[in-house]
Amino acid sequence: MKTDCQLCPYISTAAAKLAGCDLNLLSDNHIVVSFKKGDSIIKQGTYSTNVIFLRKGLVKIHITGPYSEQIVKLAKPPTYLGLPTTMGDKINQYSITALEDTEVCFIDMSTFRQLLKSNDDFAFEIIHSLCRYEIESFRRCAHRVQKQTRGNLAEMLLDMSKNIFNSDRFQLPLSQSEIGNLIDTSRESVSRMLSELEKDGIISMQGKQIEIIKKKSLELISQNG
Amino acid sequence: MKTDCQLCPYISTAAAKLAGCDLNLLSDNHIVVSFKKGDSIIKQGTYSTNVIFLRKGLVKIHITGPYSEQIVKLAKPPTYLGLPTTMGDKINQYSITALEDTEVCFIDMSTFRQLLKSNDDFAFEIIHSLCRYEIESFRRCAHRVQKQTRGNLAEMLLDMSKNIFNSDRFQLPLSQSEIGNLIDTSRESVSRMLSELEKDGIISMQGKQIEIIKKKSLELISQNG
DNA sequence: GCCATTTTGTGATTTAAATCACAATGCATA
DNA sequence: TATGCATTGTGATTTAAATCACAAAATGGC
Repeated sequence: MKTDCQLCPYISTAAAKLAGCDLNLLSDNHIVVSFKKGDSIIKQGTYSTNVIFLRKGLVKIHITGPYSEQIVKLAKPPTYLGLPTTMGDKINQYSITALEDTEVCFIDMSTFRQLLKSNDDFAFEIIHSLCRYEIESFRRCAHRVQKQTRGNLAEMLLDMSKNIFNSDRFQLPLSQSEIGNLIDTSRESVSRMLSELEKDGIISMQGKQIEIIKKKSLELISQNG
Repeated sequence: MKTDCQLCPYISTAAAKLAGCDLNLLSDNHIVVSFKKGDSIIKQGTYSTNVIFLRKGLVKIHITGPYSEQIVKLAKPPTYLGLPTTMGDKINQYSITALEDTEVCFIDMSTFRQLLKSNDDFAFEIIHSLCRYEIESFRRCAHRVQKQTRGNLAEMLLDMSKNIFNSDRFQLPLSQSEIGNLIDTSRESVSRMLSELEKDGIISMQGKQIEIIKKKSLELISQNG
C-alpha cells in the first residue's frame, strides 16, 4: 500500500521539513504495513534495507542480552525506528514488536539516504531526534540503577501516563513479566509492588486497566524510592 | 589556538568527508583547548553553543542521577561530544571530565550546522555515529543488568583493553569508586573482585597498572558471570 | 620529606530482591 | 462450553551485594 505523504496525518517532524519533489520521492518509495498486537516488526539478526517510520500504535524495542531478551524501551508515534540498522551493517541490531495494532511505513534505505542528501533540515531533524534518544537513554540508565524497584515501577507508570497515553487511566500494554523485564526486576516483584500501590490507594487496578489516583504520591515514590 | 584542519592528524571520519571551503570554514571557526587530568570540560546544566571534538586523551561522560553522579561511559578520540546539547536546548545534558591530559576542539555551533547543511556526507557520518552510540548503549544496559558484578568488571577490563588502550597492559583510568559507579556496584565490591581476579591469576595488578594474564578466563567470566 | 586527603583492603552485618513453589485466575480457541 | 496455556498472587527461603566500620596505603600539595 502506497500513500501520498502530502496528505499523511502521521507525518514526522523531520518529513514535515520536506517539500515538493522530496515529498513525492518519499511518497513513491514507501509502503504502509499494518501489524497486529504481538506481531514482530523487525527481528534482531535479520537483514534489512528499510527505515521504519512508526505512524500509529505502540511497539517495544528489545535486544538479546547475555542471558535473556531485554526490553530496552517502548516507542510511540511519530518516530523513526531501525535507523541504526540502516546506517550500519544492514543487520538489525534489535527487535521491534507491536504491543498494539500498529501501522508503520517501510521506507527504502536509498530513498532515505537521498532525502538526507537533498534536504539538510530533514537531516538536522533526524540528528536532533537521535540526540534526544541518547540523552533519554543515559537518563534512564542512571535512574534505573540508582532507584530501587518501587521507584522504578512508579516512574514507569508515570511515564506511560504522561508520555504514552496522556491520561491517568490506561491499559498496561505489557504483562507483569514484561514490565519486570523493562524495569530490571522480577515478575513477582512487579506483582507485589503493584498490589502494594493499590493497597495504599495510590493506583487502582482492574486487570490491566490502571488508574493513577494519587499522582503526587506516585511522583514522590518515583523520586525517592 | 586555531589550527589548520587540513593538516590535523586527529581529524574525524566525518570531517574527513569535508573538502575545500568546508574544511576552511571548520579551520576558521574552532579553537583547540587542552585539559589536564581531572579538569571539567563541560558541566551539566551550563550553557553551551559549541560542539566538542575529542582529538586526544580520554574522558568520562557523567550525568546527575536521582541520588548521585553516574558515569555513563568513557569516550576516546576521535569522537564528537556534546552533540545533544548543541542540537537541543543549548543546556548541557551531561558533564564531561578529562581522565587524562586531553585536547579538544570547540567548534562553533553555527559552523557545525553550516557543515551539516552544505555537506551531506558529513551529516551522514554524524548520523551513523549517533546510531552506533545508540546500539552500544542498548547493549551495555542489557548486559549490565543481566550480569552480576564479577561479569561486569571482567567486561569492563576487556573493554578497556580492547577498545581504549589496545593492549593487555594498561593503567586503570578510574579509581575503584569510579569503576563501581560505572559498572553499577559499590567501591568495596570492586576492590574485592579485583583482588579475587588477581588471586586466581587472571590479572595482575600493581597499583592502577593492570595486566590481563588469562584473557580466555576473563572472557569466560565476562560471558557467564 | 611531611601532613592531609583520597584511595584501597577486608571483615561483619544487613538488606532488597531473586528464586522457589504452588495456587488461582484469566484468556484463547477448538 | 470445555480445555489448555499464559498470567498473576503470595508465602517461604536464599542470595548477591550493599552497607558499616576501621585500618592500611598511596597520593598530592606545601
